[in-house]
Amino acid sequence: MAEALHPSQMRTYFALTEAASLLQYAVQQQLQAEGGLSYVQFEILAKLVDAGRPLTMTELADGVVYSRSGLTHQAGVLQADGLIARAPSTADQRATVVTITKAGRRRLEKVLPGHIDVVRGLLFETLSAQDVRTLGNLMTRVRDHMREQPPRSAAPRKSRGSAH
Amino acid sequence: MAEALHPSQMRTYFALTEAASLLQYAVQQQLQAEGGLSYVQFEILAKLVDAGRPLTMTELADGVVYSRSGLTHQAGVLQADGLIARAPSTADQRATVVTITKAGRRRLEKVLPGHIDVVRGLLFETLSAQDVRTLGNLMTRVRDHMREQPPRSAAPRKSRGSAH
DNA sequence: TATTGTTATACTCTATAACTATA
DNA sequence: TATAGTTATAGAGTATAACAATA
Repeated sequence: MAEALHPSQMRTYFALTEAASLLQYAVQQQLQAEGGLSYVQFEILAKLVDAGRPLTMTELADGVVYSRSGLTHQAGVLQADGLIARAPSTADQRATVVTITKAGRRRLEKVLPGHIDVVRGLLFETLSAQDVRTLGNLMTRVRDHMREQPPRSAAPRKSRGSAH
Repeated sequence: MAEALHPSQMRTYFALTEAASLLQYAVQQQLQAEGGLSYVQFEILAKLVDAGRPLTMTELADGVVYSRSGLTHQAGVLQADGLIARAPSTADQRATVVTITKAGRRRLEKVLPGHIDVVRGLLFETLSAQDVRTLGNLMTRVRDHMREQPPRSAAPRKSRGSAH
């Protein structure tokens, strides 16, 4: 089990990893500087606008965050800032329905141009239209495969804190 | 300034972003579960082994972390765990020289096979050898371009905390 | 019983600023 | 004066577990 990666795999892995890290960092800096938003907060607002309708906490959590309490926390921050509103659902009394406010839309609009500038300047500047399609095809395939994978969280019962 | 992205660019951006996020999360889980290491800690150990010689804190910080104090903190954790050792440099009295210990090497070796399994299973499973080369070429180009970019931290003098 | 969501809590990571010491 | 590194500190993000309410 677990032979070493092929050199071309290593090269690809490192390039992908570093590029993604640089891009993520730049995007986070831009969102914070121009809108006081963390990336997760930006994702929440974007998801609400994209959906075009209010979403429940569970719907929002999907793909954005790995724990429900994490989302509750972020929703609390966004609500305190007046960017979203939460109300009990009428359909299911257990559920909370999240709506984006006008201020939330404005904040998203304020931040979006800079966001696009960063992505274009870092990611797309050196890619031809054909490159973009090729990369899109490859990464879509990879992403779809990743989504299917079981989270492998059948982790060997190992130490929790600092293993030694 | 800042027109919308082309649909194929959006598709590529989202696929890349989500795939990188899923991969990063899976890798972090694996490193934590099997070795009690954060990704940054893993990078530090890997960098020391890769260099094949002791490195100064400044050398270590490059590319791994965005603030020196952050590295000091992580080095403290690794040292407390016995995975690295720090000693004053003889060449430059200001500098600290970091060495990986035997325990550090063992920890890295313990974690590496699982790391490779995750990367292979998630990233390379669906890619042909040709796909890997193509993706590597594209991402290497993108990464090199990103490295050259000024960090754009000439951020518009905006609010710091929660902008409103 | 299972699900939705919140709370309390604790831990990790990161960054800024002030500081020490060497160059 | 500039650089290497640490310290103190504070803030943000995230997760687990316990809980309340509803299905």
